[in-house]
Amino acid sequence: MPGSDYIAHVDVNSFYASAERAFNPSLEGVPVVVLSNNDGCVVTRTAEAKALGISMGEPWFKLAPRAKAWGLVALSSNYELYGDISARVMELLGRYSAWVEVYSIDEAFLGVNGTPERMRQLGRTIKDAVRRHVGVPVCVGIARTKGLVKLANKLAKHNPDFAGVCHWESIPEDARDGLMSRLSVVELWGVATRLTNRLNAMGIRTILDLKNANPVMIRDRFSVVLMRTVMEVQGTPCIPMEEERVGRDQLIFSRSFSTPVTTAAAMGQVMSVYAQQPSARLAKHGLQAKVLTAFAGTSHYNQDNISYPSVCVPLPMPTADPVLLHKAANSLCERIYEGVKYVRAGIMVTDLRPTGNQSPLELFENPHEERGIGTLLESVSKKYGRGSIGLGSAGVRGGPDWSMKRDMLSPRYTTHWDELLLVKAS
DNA sequence: TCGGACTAG
DNA sequence: AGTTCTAGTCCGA
Repeated sequence: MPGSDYIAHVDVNSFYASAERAFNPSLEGVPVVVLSNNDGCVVTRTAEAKALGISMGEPWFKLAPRAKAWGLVALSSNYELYGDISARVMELLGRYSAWVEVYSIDEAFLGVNGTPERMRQLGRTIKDAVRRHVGVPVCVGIARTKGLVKLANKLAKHNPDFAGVCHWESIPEDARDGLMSRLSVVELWGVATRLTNRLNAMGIRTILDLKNANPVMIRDRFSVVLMRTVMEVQGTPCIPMEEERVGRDQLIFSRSFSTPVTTAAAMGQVMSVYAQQPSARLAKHGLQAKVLTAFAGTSHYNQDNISYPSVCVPLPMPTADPVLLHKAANSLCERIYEGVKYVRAGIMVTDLRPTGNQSPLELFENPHEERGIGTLLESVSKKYGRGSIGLGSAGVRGGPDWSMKRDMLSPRYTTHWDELLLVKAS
């Protein structure tokens, strides 16, 4: 990160809910939650929803009876909208630093420098620009290490004194220690419940306790990952800024069902629909897979008839071909017990490599790809909608009854002409 | 090299 | 009745 001694971390507040609010002002000031796939559990809460005591991961069916009394609005995940809003935020951030690492759908690290005053001003500029041009609220943390910058962002979010921008070194040193002595180690990046329990057992409870721990002892008793965390809160950078990752090591498509699947025949239907997703995603990234793993599972909450069948199939050649993937995934059916209630299934492709440099022999052995079936499937479903065409039993009419539930879906405001927001002037 | 443990978002 | 999904790193077998 040449020329940048500092890192700014920009993070959208309650991202999914804020993206919804950008197009639906009636959600402003109201408690809003966004639900996971299948409307299963809460994945995003606004400050108002948090204030009601709603926790992350809380199942919607437990919340639903109280929603009306609370004035709580629940929405299904609208990933198409969030993806587009995310792209707009990231594009905008690119104007403020030559070094942007997009870390997740709603977060980025930016290489920055300057005097404390100038960096605080830059933070405010970014915050205002994202709000004004994209319509979502962000907070900004600025420090020398990724560990501290994530902490600074958290302070900016929860402490109104910072007004959304926290430059760590602008805080006097004794006040920084005071803040760290009041925060549990769970608040740190990379520390969750398991590590917190183990650290607490050793008497390390606060971030300040951990900062004062010996990194070598931490490495020996825990791992190099936690040692790096300790050094980062001490102010020594250990986690470098990353280049954009070009390829993936693996690609997973997995979903829970709205209704359990109980027969091998139905699972075959699931596999034929599911296989088309990794196929399309591989093609999109110009990748081919050598190995496919198909899996299914019963509910974690149902203790009888537990079953987690899986098959790992070496593919005859590196491929993204839906026909070959479907055929491989279908072998999962042999592991399905009739009558057992499977609630989820998925397909994982691994050993990925870029398309091309195939030997002529492989091309000869791979007739489907040559005929462009994947591309054909994709263009037809693009034109006539998902489910309009499919391979094998995915092509059956009537529609499967196990597909995903999304009862509270908002429009795809920014990516589909027919779902554009209508504004009336009077 | 593989699978399990743990984590993030 | 019902409790997400994707992807990474590290570590021990």
